[in-house]
Amino acid sequence: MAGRNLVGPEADALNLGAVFRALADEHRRSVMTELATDRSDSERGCNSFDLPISKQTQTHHFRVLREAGLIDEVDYGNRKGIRLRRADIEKRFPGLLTLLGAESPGGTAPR
Amino acid sequence: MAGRNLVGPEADALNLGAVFRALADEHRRSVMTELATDRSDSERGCNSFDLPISKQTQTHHFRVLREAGLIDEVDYGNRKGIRLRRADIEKRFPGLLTLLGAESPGGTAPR
DNA sequence: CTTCAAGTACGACTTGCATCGTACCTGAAG
DNA sequence: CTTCAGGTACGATGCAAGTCGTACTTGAAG
Repeated sequence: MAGRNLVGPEADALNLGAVFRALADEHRRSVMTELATDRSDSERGCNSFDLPISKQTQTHHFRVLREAGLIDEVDYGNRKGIRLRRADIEKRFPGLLTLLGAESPGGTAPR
Repeated sequence: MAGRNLVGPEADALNLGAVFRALADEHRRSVMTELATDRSDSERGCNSFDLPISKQTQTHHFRVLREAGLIDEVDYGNRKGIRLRRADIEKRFPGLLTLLGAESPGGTAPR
């Protein structure tokens, strides 16, 4: 399982309640919307999301997203990588990422 | 607008954040799952869901679902009807009800 | 009318959660 | 080594939300 440094639940163990609770927060949903609309699914830095909250709170939010099984976090010690678990989410909850992408400012269209 | 006694938001005004917040609660999600899997979309009574909570709390939960735009509540004075807003939800968030239905004990298959 | 069940309104309580302050850890650059 | 920025751990705080108790309203049945 390469690239799964900090682990979340397996694909089959994804829980809809935890997913909805994770997506209920505006900041976490904005992160997920951004990830969902980026088709490249490249690893991103934590501070590439421009969240208007302290870094401790950001750590908290990314942890919630990871524990819900929505993202992977790769720990580099003094830097962290974020990657969307697109395949697992699509497999377990098909259409969910489309719903999130439709809420982006640009709409459903890929940029 | 027949059958919309207690009003919620219009179809176009449905908010994904409010919907996720509504579905984050176990009891509300169980109600929505039950409604999503019932293809007849008939009006149901409030106490037909067997929720293990007091009636005051049930009133609260149904209000949250209505204000999120997920159900209609019809007030008969000493009785209340619940109806899923399937068309509006499908129009605004296509696939959401399928996700909920897939979480039911019976799976995706229509009974 | 009275009685009764269903539902609501209001308030209180309690839990959960988002937020941040302080302190500490990590790796890179000097 | 020291310095510094990114990130985490722990605790405290404040607010939102789930829950229920009491009292009230509604409509039907007697």
